[in-house]
Amino acid sequence: MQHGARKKTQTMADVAVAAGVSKSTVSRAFTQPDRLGPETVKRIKNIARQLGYVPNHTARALSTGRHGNLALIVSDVANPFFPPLIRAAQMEADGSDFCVFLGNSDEDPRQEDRLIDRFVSQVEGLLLVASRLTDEQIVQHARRRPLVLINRDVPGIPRVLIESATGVRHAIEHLAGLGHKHIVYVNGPSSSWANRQRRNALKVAARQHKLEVDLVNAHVPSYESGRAVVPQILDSKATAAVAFDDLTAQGIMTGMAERGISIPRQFSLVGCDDVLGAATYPSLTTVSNRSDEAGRAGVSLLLDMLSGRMAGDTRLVLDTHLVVRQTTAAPAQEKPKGSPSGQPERV
Amino acid sequence: MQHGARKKTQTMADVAVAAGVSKSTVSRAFTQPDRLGPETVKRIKNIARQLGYVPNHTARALSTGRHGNLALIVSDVANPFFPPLIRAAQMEADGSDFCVFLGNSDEDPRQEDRLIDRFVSQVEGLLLVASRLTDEQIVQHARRRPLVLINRDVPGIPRVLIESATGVRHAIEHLAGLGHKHIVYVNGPSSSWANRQRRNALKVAARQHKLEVDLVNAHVPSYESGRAVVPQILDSKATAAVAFDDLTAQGIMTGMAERGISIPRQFSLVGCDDVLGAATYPSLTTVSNRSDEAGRAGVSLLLDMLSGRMAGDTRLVLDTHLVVRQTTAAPAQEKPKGSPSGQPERV
DNA sequence: CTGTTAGCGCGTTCAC
DNA sequence: GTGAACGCGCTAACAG
Repeated sequence: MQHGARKKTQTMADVAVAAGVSKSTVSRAFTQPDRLGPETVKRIKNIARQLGYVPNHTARALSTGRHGNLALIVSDVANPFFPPLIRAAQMEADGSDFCVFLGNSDEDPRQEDRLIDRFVSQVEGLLLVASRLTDEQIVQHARRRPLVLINRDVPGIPRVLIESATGVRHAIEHLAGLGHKHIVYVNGPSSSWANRQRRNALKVAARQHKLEVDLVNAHVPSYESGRAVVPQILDSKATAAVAFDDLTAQGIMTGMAERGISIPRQFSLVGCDDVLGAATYPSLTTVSNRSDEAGRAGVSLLLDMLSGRMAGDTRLVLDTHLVVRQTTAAPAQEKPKGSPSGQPERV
Repeated sequence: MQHGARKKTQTMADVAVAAGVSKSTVSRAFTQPDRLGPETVKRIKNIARQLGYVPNHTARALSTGRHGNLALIVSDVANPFFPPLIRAAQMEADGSDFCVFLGNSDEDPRQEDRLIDRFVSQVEGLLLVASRLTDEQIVQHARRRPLVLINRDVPGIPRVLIESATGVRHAIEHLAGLGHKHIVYVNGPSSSWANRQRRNALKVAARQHKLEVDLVNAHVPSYESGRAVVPQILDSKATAAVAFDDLTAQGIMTGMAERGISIPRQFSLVGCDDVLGAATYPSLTTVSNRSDEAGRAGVSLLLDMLSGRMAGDTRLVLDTHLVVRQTTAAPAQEKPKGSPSGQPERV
């Protein structure tokens, strides 16, 4: 047989004639088998399989309004924070026979909006992770389709929040306990709920422990941003830094190493999200993350909404803790900057 | 306003009456603006936007047979090999206004098959990455829909292959050049095309360089598998190992460290796929990977097929190279096991 | 240039 | 229990 020869798609009508019944009967055989002769159902299903008939998802959706699809939109698929979340969401949806569209907003609100428009007419619900849209935009979209947020806190919209505040607080206590007096927080994206949350928690905790706090902006959470921001960190008198996420922290480690500054001997560093495991050297002290649970819970919430089992203002909070590894220590006696001491420092 | 009050979805008909034209005209305003009065188009589009009208993707698909969707199925979303590929594929599709379904087969052929059945009636094309299906199954699916393979070589099916063989060959030369005589290859999944390719390339190159090769099986490419397989590696007399992928290699590094074996002083290690960057310590020597390019190319190929611009037996090969970092060195003089020798060797 | 008509494949009233 | 007719929202022939 010639390649490229595509098999004609079988329809309900084909099955109907082959079985000597009407289309309605075939339809019922698949959707309401109990309202049909058990013998008929078996016969029809058999013939259908023989013919290689697969129900047309699209036609069914048009007719019923149920697509059995949902959309998952994240800001950056390649950011290691997301894959576990995506995976969990995907598999949770799968368990209920839902298909999931994946969208990558690339940190751009307009792109995110475009994607939603493209998806909205073929999904039953939307799952937005770390959305960069405004509250108003989100509310608008939520009026069109059931909508669940992950790591974004908009009153009235069902949401799953990873409470990194807890972990950040512990990080501050940890640093204060080691003797640090002055730290810097490296901001992530300004429109990020997670970033605001972390920064605020950090400020509050720092005040309690009488730590001085400087702020520095990385904007985009990435290795490169972290590396680029090192000079600003060093300009402050801080002896430790908490970074928006692990990627940024990893970049900072590299930047520090390039300047011959040893972590944690001369400078302490804490990341966030625990996406790197113990892969860095020294292994990174960081705040735990439960993104897979968040993904699973988000989808579960959405499915509940779709089946009407849900109402009101759900707000699911997953808390976190500090994972102490090897990038934090007591501050050096000397200033971190100009110390060309003769000790062999690892890069 | 009560929450949960969903806004009624606007249809073409609504726009039509509001604009005082027929549905067809509205339709054309969106699909063939040039066949309409430029004034009319503008007016209609305005009204549409005002009403919050969004074309119904599903209805359009049913009518035209064009869904504007494609399915991307991978074996494990959370494996760091895939996210860049997924991201690139997603954005490439996005550029042509295609939506992409993401499927996670979880390394299970039956699950992969189920996913395809679920997707097939609502996509125009399928993109299978590292498929675990049999050749026959793949050919069957390809008869129903345009289908592109990534890292799977089935004659007659368009495919994009990351030729890690090149890089593996260089790895062997590199190890041989350092003086290694006996190495082990740590297998990945047995149904993986990439694994067979790497193992074969390794064997051939090893023979040329007169290296002895032992095989060890990790089956699942993961950190844990790598760690678990360390005892077997040490049972051989090998002085170096090439692992199926970086994850496995990272696990091996941990396992070695736990046994007090220093890499690369007492044992050399090469990974594959370069997904960890320089994040490990010591930073991992590995074979480069171009998964993002593969993703982009795969989608591009698929889109070409859909627009009829393509025929025949496309086979796109992306080659790779060795990235030498710090986990390879000359073999120790003594046996790798019990040697507290004092030599400070850095690469 | 624009309106009319007829489906796309399926679920769902209604009758029988 | 089962069949016939209508409509989901849109595009693709045809007119005009």
